Amino acid sequence: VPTISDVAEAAKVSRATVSRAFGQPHLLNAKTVELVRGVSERLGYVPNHTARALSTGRAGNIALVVPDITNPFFAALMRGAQARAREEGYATFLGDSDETPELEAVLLRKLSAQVEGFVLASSRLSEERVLAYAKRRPLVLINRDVEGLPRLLIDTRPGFARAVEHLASLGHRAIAYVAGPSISWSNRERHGAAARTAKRLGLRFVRIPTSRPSFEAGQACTESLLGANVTAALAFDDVTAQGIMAGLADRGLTVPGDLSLVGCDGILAPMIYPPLTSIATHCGEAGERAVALLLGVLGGKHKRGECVSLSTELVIRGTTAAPKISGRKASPRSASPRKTSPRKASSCNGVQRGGRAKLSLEGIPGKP
Amino acid sequence: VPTISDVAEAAKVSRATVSRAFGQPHLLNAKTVELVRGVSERLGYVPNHTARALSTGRAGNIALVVPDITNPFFAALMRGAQARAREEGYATFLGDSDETPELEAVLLRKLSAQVEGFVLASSRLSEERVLAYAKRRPLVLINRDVEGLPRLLIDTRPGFARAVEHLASLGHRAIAYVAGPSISWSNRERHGAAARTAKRLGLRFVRIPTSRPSFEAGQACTESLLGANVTAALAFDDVTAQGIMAGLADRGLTVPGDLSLVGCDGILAPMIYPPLTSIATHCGEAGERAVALLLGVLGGKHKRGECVSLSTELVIRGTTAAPKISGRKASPRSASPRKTSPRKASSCNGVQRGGRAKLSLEGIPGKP
DNA sequence: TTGTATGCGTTATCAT
DNA sequence: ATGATAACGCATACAA
Repeated sequence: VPTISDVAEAAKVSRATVSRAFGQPHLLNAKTVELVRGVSERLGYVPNHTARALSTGRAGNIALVVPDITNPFFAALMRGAQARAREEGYATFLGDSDETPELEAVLLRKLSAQVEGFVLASSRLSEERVLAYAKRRPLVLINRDVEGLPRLLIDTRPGFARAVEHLASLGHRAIAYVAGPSISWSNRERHGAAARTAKRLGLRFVRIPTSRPSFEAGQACTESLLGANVTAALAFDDVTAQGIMAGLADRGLTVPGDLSLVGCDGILAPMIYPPLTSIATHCGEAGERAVALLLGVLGGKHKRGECVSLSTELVIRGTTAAPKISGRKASPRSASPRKTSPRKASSCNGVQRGGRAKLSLEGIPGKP
Repeated sequence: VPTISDVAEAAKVSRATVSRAFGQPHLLNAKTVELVRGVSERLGYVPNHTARALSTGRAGNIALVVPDITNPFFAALMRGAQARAREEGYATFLGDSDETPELEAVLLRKLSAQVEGFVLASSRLSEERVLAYAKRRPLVLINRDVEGLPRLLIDTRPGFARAVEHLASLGHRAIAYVAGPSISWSNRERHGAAARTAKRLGLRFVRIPTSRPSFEAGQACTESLLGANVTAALAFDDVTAQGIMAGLADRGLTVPGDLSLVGCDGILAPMIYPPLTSIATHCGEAGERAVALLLGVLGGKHKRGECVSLSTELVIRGTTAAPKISGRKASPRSASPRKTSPRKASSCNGVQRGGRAKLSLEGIPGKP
């Protein structure tokens, strides 16, 4: 592996010149820069990140910690974050806390030595621990609202409010909220918005707990959901909603025939069947902007407790309809989503209509 | 931030002693270790990871590079890999190459200085470039067969062979393979196995190209797939298959009524509707074992070109049935998957039957 | 068992 | 515009 000295020798310049050719080219003669770059290319020289970090005190690394890599929401978020970090010349450590605060703390400690800052997505840590770690390294939170810390919040409250209104307008009188982790800020926000809107509209409101936001947990909670005697449910996220759909299918039940369902995230929603009515969250952008925020505080450009908020919209697809038994007061359009064009969505007042709601179903085994 | 020198001075020992108190305590007097540890604790000293890495050449880091973070296959793989690395005391860099060789090369170069080794999942690099990078740092390949390099291969050939046989036994006479990236080793394997088996069984065989393994690409290729005049298709992976299902749905077509469909990966398959007949790949285990392999070569325990192979099984779910028009020669069981228990699967000859194939469908909008 | 001296690959501070 | 040289914080061969 060639070092700066190898390049210096081959180019017949000093190591300082080589260093400057990469770090401060403007301080050098253009021809010299070109020469050094050429020799470096030929030798396959790449500045040693570790040595630079030791010398400058800046590691050039950030860490991204998420509760569950396999959740499509976090996957999309990671994609945006990693891409943005790379563009800015930073490398990204990945940490999967598996929804446990202890593991999250371990990752924070182990990584803090070689990282300039953290992006904590949906941290499961207590507020005091978050604050403690924030003292040691700059730290940006996603979907966690701690006063005084830089944070990026995806405001799902209007989305959930629109969703409850949507269900009410379809004629539903009793709805359930299938909850996420009780420690989760997002969960509190969504729960609160749904409960308040339901109360305002005079709907009966039930909360169904789950072990964690996952397909399996969603599937497992189907029993208690069915026992709640509701005609519609809002799930904490798309993955949970997908699990619920599977749980209903296992029992020969139908969506939205036997139960209307709304998810949250919007990444999974248009891909599954029936296409899931969901709250779209711009998760990729969230990852990007969180990293931008972190690099901002590292560069001293941002003030201490900056807070960025991202909006959400309800996207109506194929899993919400009028309840089975009660009188239908639904608007005609909700009875024939097949007429919407497949890949487009028209926006209006934070509500969109999504496509892909008309998969024909004859010939599926198990179906007469 | 206290350094090793501060501790040495405060404890009235040499810096080497402080260093050994943390690195090789067994070389020191027990009382000395205790003294140094105590002083370090009091001063809040923590060994500097960066400096140690520069001095020893061992960073305690590995890098994981994948073509697409948002693909559930890679997400599951990353989860296993990251978890295993953490257990062994290694931190994990994440790199998303976005399916492009250039970006992959950039990541390899930038990371090589602060990483002890790489795990390259489904590398899109040319063989010569892979070999070039392997000279600089230890490197383990996943689903890429380069002689002489340690690699973990998921052997999907038997799975695809069983899948073609399964389709043939249902009465299909013409099948398509919806391809992945032509650079992909997995794609060549799957294409080859499917083509050979089809030829052996006297089936007409068509290859449908796609831009990349994604939902959108699968959806986009539906037109050409329908033009191929086949009754069944095998997709490169589950994500592509899911896209095809959406593309068919957009045109009012049915799975498996109008087209039987088989995916590959098995992670998405049981979650979607209809449950996808797919080839199960143990992707989490693949990530774990690839990291284990890498740490093995780092520790000098493994020989140079070790090759681990993971087997696959066909899991029959709800997207394969007898073709619409041609005579049904299907075995009775394939007509009634509803009788299988939801979450279990019985294995036999590399073929399993998966559950969740009986979602009732009345009441879905767009369906009479 | 402990101390001394040197090197790891860069960047930064002086010089020139 | 470029070069010489001293840190950066630690590990280790060698000496004691």
